[in-house]
Amino acid sequence: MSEAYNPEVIEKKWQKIWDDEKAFHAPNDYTKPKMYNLVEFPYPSGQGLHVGHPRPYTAMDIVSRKRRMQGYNVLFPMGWDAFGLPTENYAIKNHIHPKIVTKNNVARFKAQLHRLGYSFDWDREVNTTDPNYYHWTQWIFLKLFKAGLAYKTEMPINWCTSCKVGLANEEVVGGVCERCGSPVIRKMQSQWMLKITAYADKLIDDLDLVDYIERVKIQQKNWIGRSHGAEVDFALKGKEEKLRIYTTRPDTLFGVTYMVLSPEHPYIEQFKDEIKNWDEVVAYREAAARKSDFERTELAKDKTGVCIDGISAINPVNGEEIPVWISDYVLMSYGTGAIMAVPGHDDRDWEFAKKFNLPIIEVIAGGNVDEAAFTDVQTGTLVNSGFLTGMSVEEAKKAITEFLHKNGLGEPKTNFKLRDWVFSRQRYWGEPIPIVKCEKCGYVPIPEDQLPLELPDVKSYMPTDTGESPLAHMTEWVNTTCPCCGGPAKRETDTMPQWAGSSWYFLRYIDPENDTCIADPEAMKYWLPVDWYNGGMEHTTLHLLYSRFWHKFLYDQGVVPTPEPYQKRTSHGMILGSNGEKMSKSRGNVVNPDDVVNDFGADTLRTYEMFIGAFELAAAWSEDGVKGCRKFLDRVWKLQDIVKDGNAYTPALETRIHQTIKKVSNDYEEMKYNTGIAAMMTLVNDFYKVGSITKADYKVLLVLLNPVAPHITEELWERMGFAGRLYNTAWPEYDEEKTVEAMIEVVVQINGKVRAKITVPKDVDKDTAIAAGKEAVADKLTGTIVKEIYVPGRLVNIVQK
RNA sequence: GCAGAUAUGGCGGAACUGGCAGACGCGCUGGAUUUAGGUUCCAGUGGUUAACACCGUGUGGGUUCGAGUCCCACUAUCUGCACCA
Repeated sequence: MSEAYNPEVIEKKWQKIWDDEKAFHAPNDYTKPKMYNLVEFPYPSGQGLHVGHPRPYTAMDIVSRKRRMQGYNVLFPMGWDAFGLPTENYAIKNHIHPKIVTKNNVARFKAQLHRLGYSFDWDREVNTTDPNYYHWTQWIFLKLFKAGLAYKTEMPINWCTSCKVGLANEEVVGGVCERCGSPVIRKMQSQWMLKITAYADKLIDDLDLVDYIERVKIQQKNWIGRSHGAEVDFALKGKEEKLRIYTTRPDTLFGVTYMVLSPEHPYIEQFKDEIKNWDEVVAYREAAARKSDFERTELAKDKTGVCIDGISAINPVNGEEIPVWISDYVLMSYGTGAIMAVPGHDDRDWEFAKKFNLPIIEVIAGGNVDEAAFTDVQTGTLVNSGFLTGMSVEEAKKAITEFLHKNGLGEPKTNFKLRDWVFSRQRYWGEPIPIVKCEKCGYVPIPEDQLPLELPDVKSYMPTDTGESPLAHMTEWVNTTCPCCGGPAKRETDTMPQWAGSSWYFLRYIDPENDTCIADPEAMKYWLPVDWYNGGMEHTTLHLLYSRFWHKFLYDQGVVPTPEPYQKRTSHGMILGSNGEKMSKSRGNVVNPDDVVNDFGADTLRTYEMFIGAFELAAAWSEDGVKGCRKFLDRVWKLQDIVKDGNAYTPALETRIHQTIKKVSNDYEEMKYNTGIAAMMTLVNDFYKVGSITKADYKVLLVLLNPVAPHITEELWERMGFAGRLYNTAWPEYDEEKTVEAMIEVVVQINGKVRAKITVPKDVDKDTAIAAGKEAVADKLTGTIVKEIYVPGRLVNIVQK
């Protein structure tokens, strides 16, 4: 009898051996086929590793280990996305420098990840808060600035009226400040912006070049929200100025019954003197300022608005005078901040019109506009629409756009929902923006040879009460000279958002120590693009899009060799608490991975997280499920006792072994880890049923299981006296011929209901199978046979009347 | 509100392109081993039924010899919504 399986001892032993042997170092050997596997690097939070982290990490570790065994030069790196709000808030509260908080958190995360036996190449570790790293984050910003893609503008921010600080959306709960409960308003603040909209078309179109799971592509496309429509000028009665609106439905122009301006629309201020109900308008505007865009559109069911008394517009196609309203369902950030309202054919306009008793005109026949807006663009026909009457929506769009263009009333316009990226944070713990402001020269970039611009030490990390960054207190740092004219200048005190460092980190892994460029171009040519990037669905529209944007920019600048950073993108589901809810301290359902490793071992945790359910779906934690996986590993361990010498598979197991190699090899590549593990469980069950196995049988199991449970399998490999290390053993092959039994079972149905089962040779022909099937159910064939179906290897179906 | 997804036993889940629903694991029941508990091993386990058989994949329709899978209309839940990461 072998001694008991003791993960605590063997896991430490093998982790040390792998470190000492640099087992998973990815050499820059450009002659080998490469595979670059990437997982999202964590934010090293104070809470330590969460059981959610190991799910994607183990998954990609499995792929990486398997591909190494198949001869690939695999790059599987890890690092730290360490700038961020929680660290800064912790530092403020506890008076510890964020640098120290970060250092401690990173050390803890690293130790926790190390215990899980991941095959990361730790020689390539990066940290976004390291000046040698953010040197290049700043360098990219300067490139963007010089290319005209970084600019400053006034943007609304959340402003706590009591703390007098800018707040992140997350810090605003129910319209009040999370810390003090005071009301939060929207205040205008000068902000650095990145022109991601300049890449909107490419970001959509180039999705055709990559292999992302479909829902990621769809979500990115919808987020960018490209729509084709027209901008139309409406005359304002008695004024020179025109009111320009954007619409995706210019075909409904004859159905406009009112106009709506966003509460922030500049015309409101401009025409102040003519607005008779000014007080009411201002009151409404102030109320709207207290709501976020999200709240404004969320409350869409209960529309609010005010009719501007004193201003009206003229419909350019029929000369009709129509009222102008303001309402918060129109956003200044989309289109022109003004819309033409067609209640007959737009749901939001319809609800608004119903509420305020505005007329509804039907211009597309096909529905009943008294009941609901008719929004179908496929079937309707234009009515009540002058020269458009009788056309389809498609035809009318074309005709009206041409008409508007010819008469100087408007033009076709492509719009995007995507907005430019607000790149400023009035915070300390971020990369300083390497710009100075000179009275004479304006915004001037710091010369590249002066990078990195290091974050200075400050005494207090609290933002100033003017809404500036804590860096604004550092007068000796802020006051500098202009690199352009040598005159007095002030440094930018805003820092970059956390997204900056994570937008290009995969490039730095390629050549993390390089201090003359982002990464060696030869090395980038070899390793890029990232072959497989797995991450959370929640990063689809921000991080993933931001990093694609930066990469595309760097490609246009000739810095990187590929137009897209990631060839393939997959996504994992969340791990929920045992009650099926998201894990959180307040719900008390948090599971600490350290406890699981202590109680059951890292291999058990890894196996369980892969077995828990379909990789892309959310799954609830179950302590009993963990135990089941430990039991499986115990059974694998104890197979030692029934192994006998032999270089061939046990004949009774041969088919099952070939089937399992095939199944597991495919499942790992398709991220169907749960069924792959189930297949190995079945194999182990079969091993015990047979009662004794050969070394060859056992060897296959150990290799297949190694990517999931690397420590126990490596230990057993050594104990069985197999040559070399398991981690660099070749992946097993299977023989397709041998995956199918000679005799197969086929179901016999009558009218689709199973009535019998027959056993036939695997390559039986249709007629023989049907004849055998009929014989098996002869006593039940009482009617007239109208159809006979044979699905090879599966079933015979006799249809009778 | 907009966008994306999901729904199968007591539980987690499986089911390739429409072909035996419930693989594998947990839990539970019974038995063996054990002084006992635990561990381990063996057998059983969707529901109704004495049985034959029938019913069963969120709800309601449809297509098909055959639907968890395809189509239409719903419902519920989860994720994201731009300063959390």
